[in-house]
Parts: sequence; C-alpha cells; structure tokens
Amino acid sequence: MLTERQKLILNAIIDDYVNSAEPVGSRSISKRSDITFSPATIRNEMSDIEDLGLLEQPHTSAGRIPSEKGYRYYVDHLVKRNEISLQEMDRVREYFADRMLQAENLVEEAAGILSQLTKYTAVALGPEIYRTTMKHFQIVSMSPTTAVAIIVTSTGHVESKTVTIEQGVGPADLEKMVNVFNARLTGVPLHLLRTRLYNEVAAELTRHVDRFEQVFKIIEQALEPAQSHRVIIDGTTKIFDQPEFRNVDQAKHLFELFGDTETLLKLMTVQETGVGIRIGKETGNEALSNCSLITAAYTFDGKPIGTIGLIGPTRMSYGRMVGLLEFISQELSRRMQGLSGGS
Amino acid sequence: MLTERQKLILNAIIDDYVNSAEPVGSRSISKRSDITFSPATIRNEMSDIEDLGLLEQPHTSAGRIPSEKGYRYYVDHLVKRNEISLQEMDRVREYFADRMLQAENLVEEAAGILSQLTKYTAVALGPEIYRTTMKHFQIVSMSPTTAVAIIVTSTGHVESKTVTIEQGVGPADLEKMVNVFNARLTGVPLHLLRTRLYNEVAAELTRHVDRFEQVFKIIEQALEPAQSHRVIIDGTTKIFDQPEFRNVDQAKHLFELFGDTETLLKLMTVQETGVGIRIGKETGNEALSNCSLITAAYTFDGKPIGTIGLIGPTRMSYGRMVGLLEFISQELSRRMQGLSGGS
DNA sequence: CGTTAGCACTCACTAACACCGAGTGCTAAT
DNA sequence: ATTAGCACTCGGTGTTAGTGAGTGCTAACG
Repeated sequence: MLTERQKLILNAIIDDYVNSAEPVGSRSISKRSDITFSPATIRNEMSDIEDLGLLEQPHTSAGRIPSEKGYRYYVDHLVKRNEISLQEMDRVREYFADRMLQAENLVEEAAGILSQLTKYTAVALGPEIYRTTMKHFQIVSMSPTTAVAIIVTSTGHVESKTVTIEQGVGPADLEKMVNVFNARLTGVPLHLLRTRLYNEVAAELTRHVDRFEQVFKIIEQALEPAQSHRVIIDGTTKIFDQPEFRNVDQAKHLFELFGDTETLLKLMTVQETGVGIRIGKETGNEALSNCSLITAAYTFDGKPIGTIGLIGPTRMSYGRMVGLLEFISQELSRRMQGLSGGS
Repeated sequence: MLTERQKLILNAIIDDYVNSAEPVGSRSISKRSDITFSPATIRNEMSDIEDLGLLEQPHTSAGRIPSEKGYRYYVDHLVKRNEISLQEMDRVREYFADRMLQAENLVEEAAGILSQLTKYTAVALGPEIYRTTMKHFQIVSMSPTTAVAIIVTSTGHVESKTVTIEQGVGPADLEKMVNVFNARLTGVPLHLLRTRLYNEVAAELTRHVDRFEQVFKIIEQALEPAQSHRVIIDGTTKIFDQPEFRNVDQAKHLFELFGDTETLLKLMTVQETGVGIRIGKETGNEALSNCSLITAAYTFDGKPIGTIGLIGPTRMSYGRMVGLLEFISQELSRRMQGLSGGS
C-alpha cells in the first residue's frame, strides 16, 4: 500500500510522462503546484516506489517512467475519470446527429469520431450477430450449380455467401425452402438459427422438399458468414505520430495486427459491460507490448451487442480516454436503440 | 539515343541497384561477366548517361542510382519481360485451383498470391460494376420508414443499402416496384440501370404505383452503392521490409494512401488493357514519390472488367513484375470466365 | 525523525576531430 | 578509344571531451 504522499508523486509522474514521453525527474515534479516538498524528498519516495515495481529507470542517471504495474495501480486507484468536457460531448452528439445513419454505419462513425478525438486507433466490433435476429432470407440462383444466399438481419446488416447446389435440387425445392425458412425462422437470433432449424423446421421441410439433405447443406453454407463479426478499424496511421512508434519494426507489428481481423476479434470480445482497460502484457498480444487497449460494450435493449475500443501507447491519458469511451458507447447504444425502433 | 554500350551499362546499374538498394560504382559493374571494359571507361560512360538525366548521384563521391527517367528508359527499351518461372506459374495455378472460389473472392485471392510472390503491396479493383449486370433486386422492409435494398449482380456480388421510405408509400407499392424492376431490368448492366429505368420502365411503373416519385427516390438511393467499385488491398505491411520505407514519415504517407479507397480507385482505374507501368511522379500521387505502380486489367468475355496491380518501390524488378502480373491477370480472367459460365 | 541542502557521481547525448574507404574526375600513357 | 594512375571528395565510423539532467548518499536542520 502506498502512502498518500507516494500516491501524489506517482500521480504527478504519470501525468508528466503522459504529456512529455520523457523520463520524469525529481526537480520537475517539485515544481508542480500540488507538490510542497523538495526534490530530495521526492527522490527518496521515488526510490521506494520503484522498489515496489511501479516505476522504472531507463538508466541510472535518468528520471523515472511508470512501469506497466505502475499504470495498473494508477488506473485502479488514482485516475479520476470523466475529465471529458462538455464541448467534446457536444461534438460527439453533433457528429452522430449530423447524418441519417443506418445501424451498420453507426458503429463505423462511432469509431471514426473516437479516433478523431483521441488521436489513437479505434477498433469496434459490429453489432454482434449472435444477438441480432434474422429478418429475411433469400436465395438468388446464379447458374445451375451456384446461387447467392442472402440473410438480412434486424440491424440492417446484409450477409451474403455464394453456395453450391448439388445435382438434383431444383428451383422449386429452393423456393419452398426459402418460404419455409422465412415463415418459421424470421425473428430468430442468428446464432440459434441452426438449432431451431433442426428442432422445429426440419420436419416441415422434409414434408415439402424432396432432397432434404442437399437443401440442408445449402443452408449450412449460407449460415457460415452470418456468424462472423464485423471488425471495424479507424485511424490506424495515427500511431505513427506517437514517439514510441517511430521505430519501424514496432509499427510493422502493430500494422500486422491491424490487418488481422481474426486476432482483433479475439482481443475485442469481452464479457463485462463496463469500460475495460488492458495494459501492455495484459492484452496477451506481443504486438501490443507498448500499448494499452481500452474497450467498452455498447448495448441494445440493455444487452451488450458489440464492443468499441481504443489502441494507444501505454503512456496515455487514461482518465480522459475512459470518460470518452464511456460516453461514446452510451451514445452509440442510445442511437442504436433509436434507429431500430427498439423498446 | 544511347549507344549499345551505354544501354549495357545502364542495364547493369539498374540490375545491381534493384538488388542492393545501394548506389552502384564503376568497379562493381566492371566485375560483371557481361562487362568487358575497365572501370575508367565505365565512369566516363556513366558520366555521359548522367548528363542525359537517366542516372543520379546522391553525392559527389558516391556511385550512381537510376533516376525516374532512367527507369522509364529501362522499362521502355531494355527490360526483358517474362522472366517468370514455370514453378511460379504452377504455384499461381495451384493457388487458384485449390479453392472453390466465388467471383468476389477470386480477385481477393489473386491479390493475395500476387502480394505473396512479389513481397510488394497488391491492389485490385473488384469486377467492375459498370460492366456487370443486375441479377436480382430485392427490398426488405425494416421499419415503417426504413428498408434494406439489395442488388445481386451477375458476378455474385451483393450490394446493400439502407434506404428511407417516405410517408405514404406502402408495402404494396414496394412489392409492385420490385416486381416491375426484376421483370424488366434483370440482365441490364448496372451503370445503365438508371437510364433504362427512366426510359423504358417509368411508364409501366406509373401505371402500377401510386406514388411514383417517392418510389423512384428509393431506387435512386439503392443504386448508389452499386456504382462504387470494390477496392481490395493486400500485403500492406510488406513495404516496411523495403529499405526505402524504413523512414516512418514516408511509410505513414503510404499507409494513408492504402486506407484511402477513393484515391486508390482513381489510381487503379485505367483504360488500356495491357500491363501499364507508372514510375514515381508519373503516378500523379505525392505519397507514391518513391514508388512505382504496375497495373493490368482482367477481362470477362474479352472486355476489361477490373484491374489488378502492384505498388512497390521504384527500385523494383520490372521484368519479373510485368511477367507475373501479365500471367496472373490472364489466369484471373480465365477463372472468372470459368466460374460464371460465360461464353 | 522526517525533511532538505549539498555534493559527488552516472550516463545519455552532442560536437569536434581524425580516419577510412568507396567512388569519382582528370590526366597521361598505351 | 581505352585504361592505368592518382589526387580528391565525402559519407560513415570511432574517439574523445564536454555538458547537463538526474540520481544516491550524507550530513545538517527544525
């Protein structure tokens, strides 16, 4: 446990370092208005805080920088959130209000404004498909052996997949299948489609359709993409402005991550509904070793349906970021609700 | 006009420089097996070639590097294309054969293999929508005031757009509109949809639908995305491996370009059907000042329907790249044809 | 006894300098 | 016309000394 004075000093060091990106010395801390004691005292305290693992020294005769553990302590005990200004809140609201948005774009726009306001990279997961429902199913045949299957979701998202049709399945079979599918499964959450299909609709389908197995295979194919999230990313090039990423190799690793939707998806998939902060190694990803990941879920009908978040250097202004992300995710949820005419 | 010997020397310098990325000196040229004369002679010749603007000297006591004009001369007069190996041809064919591909993915995969084989960034324009036809039109209503309009194209591409529906337009109107649209405009090239709609279908629509103007507005909205190309980009992070882009600021500009589909679209839209090479400033884009852009159109029924290309440093192996791109674009055209059951 | 002033010490960073070597341009010999 | 020889250029590297921000320790102080 830190003493009050140690907390004050740690707070001051992080505050300084976040702005300057330079190791912080005892003298510059002592000049702050909220610090009343001398550099020597600060040095002693800094040494103690370093022993606790919250600070690091790049080399003997340099100032201190916060360690990942230090940031963690700061985030858990010291940060005052909601430093978000009224102007920024207005800007976000205006941004959203400015355009007639469809649910799909809404998340993109949210990522856009988030990245603009923070100067960091914004990542978002589209409305989680497992929690949205099927609105319409359609098959458009392209050739005797191929067709395009289309699923429209309750959020206005359209998923399409080219499917192959086995021999012997005719247009009549397809039409019946589509009819039954629409009649019985509209409004069913996407992730339940497959089970519901087997349990409730299979019987009826067999009655109407000759080649049930083949038709079923087509549906299986069609459902495939519907299960994938949509990963949105914005402001990727902003990381080049951060001094810690002037090193090309580090930047390269980050950009490889930015292009890897698979991994981003895993990183962004979070259970908790509040704002979550992962610092450096806590992200579990090598490429993010000098980065922090802040995420927030957005909701629909009170249930989380997607995630929006930020990737920035560990040296970031957590208070502001958390406040901003909290606000934007709330605003996003609200707009989402408004759009889809939810309860 | 260059003498034969000057051509030989220019060719040698470019060959060397492409591999080493270092200014090439007279001595290293003289060591090549195809060069029979002494460094001093080479120096004299180099000086002459420099006067013609085909070579540059980073500083007085350094070797020569090719200028953009030098590369242009090389490409126009010296390069021997089709250095592509049989193994590579096989690899491309295997890659394509390995998967059951739909038209949409085909181009993506082509960009993927191109980037893999070249270690440069591959860019492609999806099957050009102006040259593909409408296969199916559909409207799925989401709420009283919104709906999702879906257009399936002859290449299996699905475009969707959320449209707003003005008051007074009912489901019956929409259904009639969709029916007329499908009945009369299936098979029409996308870029002609709007005109054909006005000229041929408008009359019939007015007869069936009460609120023609409103319905028309919906169609206008729906056609919007159908006119946009799909820009595919792959291997973006590969540029970090090129020594000329170890400089973060240059890399930043390039990445900004990579994210700007608008500009990429313009860059990639080319008329000629063969392989086109633009070197440095010839691209007309600031961010590509040290880059070359090589493009090739791919065809369907003999007509160009899209473009595939490469972005790499001006210092690239043009012979190989041209051969490879020629081959891949041909292969892509062939597969495209095979898939869609074209003539 | 906690706090602080004083001081020796550390170490990254920078400038100045010499040196090396790859490469040129010129001249004179072949 | 070609080439060997040579003085010269200049970026890159390694050395050295100086600077300054910062530390840790010790001793004095209230």
